[in-house]
Amino acid sequence: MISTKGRYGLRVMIDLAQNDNGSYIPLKDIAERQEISKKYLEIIVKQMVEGGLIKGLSGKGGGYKLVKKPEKYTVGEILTLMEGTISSVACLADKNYDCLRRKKCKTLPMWKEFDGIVHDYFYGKKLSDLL
Amino acid sequence: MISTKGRYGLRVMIDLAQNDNGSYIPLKDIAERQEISKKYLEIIVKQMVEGGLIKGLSGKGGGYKLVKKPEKYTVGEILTLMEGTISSVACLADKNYDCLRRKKCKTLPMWKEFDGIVHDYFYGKKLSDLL
DNA sequence: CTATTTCCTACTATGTCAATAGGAATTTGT
DNA sequence: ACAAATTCCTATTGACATAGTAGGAAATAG
Repeated sequence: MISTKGRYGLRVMIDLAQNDNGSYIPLKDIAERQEISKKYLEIIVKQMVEGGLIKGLSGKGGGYKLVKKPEKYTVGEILTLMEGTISSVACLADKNYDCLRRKKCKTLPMWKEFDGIVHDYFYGKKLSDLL
Repeated sequence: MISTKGRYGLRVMIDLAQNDNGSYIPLKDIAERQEISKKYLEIIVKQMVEGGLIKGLSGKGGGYKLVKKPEKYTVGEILTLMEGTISSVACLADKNYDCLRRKKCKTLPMWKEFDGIVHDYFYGKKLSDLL
């Protein structure tokens, strides 16, 4: 299940794309348009700045802006950053997860196939497709 | 993310299908084969009995068995019972969820499309496909 | 009547989610 | 230099979910 971080994060990205005028967009404006608490959004955008998805500028006239064009972002990269993983099972989410039943597991191939479908869907979808 | 309830529940179903000999299979045997705590499995199979997926019989010679043939079960119905929902976002998981931004939401169509893909995948997959 | 097995209620530790709170640091315009 | 606007940072909180464990009552077969 995609949490509010992923869902709100995506909406922030859409908002930044839609209101892009070259300068920085204050979080206050985004929060009002999106009807999401600015305080909570601070956590979300911070994570997006750290992940290199957007950049922020402090001070008057500051705010946030995209670092590349909307068609260069995939929904997959945004969700992966916000959620940590988009894998559907713990066995696949973490590469260090070593399950002793890995070889004989009857369900693993299905989870792998499903994860592939999910990955293809979200990494095939561009931010620009959502505007 | 599919929890242990969904993953273990599916493995119990597979175990029941693989070891079906017409009589009831004790949970103790399933727990040993699957290397899952019997105590924890009790919670899981109880939910499956209540959901009508399997039936249980108390007492000596008791245990659990499938109520229909493996090819008649879909992975989707098993996961939905164990997880409550297989929807990927809260907005779609609960029919009573009324989001005021529903009409103008730029992301909802994507979540709907994705949910459709997930639904089709899991409801198209049969328990017998995992044996 | 004993052994086996499900069925039932309760409890618990840990972690995640979804925020809120308060203020420090930064930057621009005057 | 100073005020206003804004990001950046740390800490805290309440509610809920996850992943179990514990102990025993009820049912059933031989």
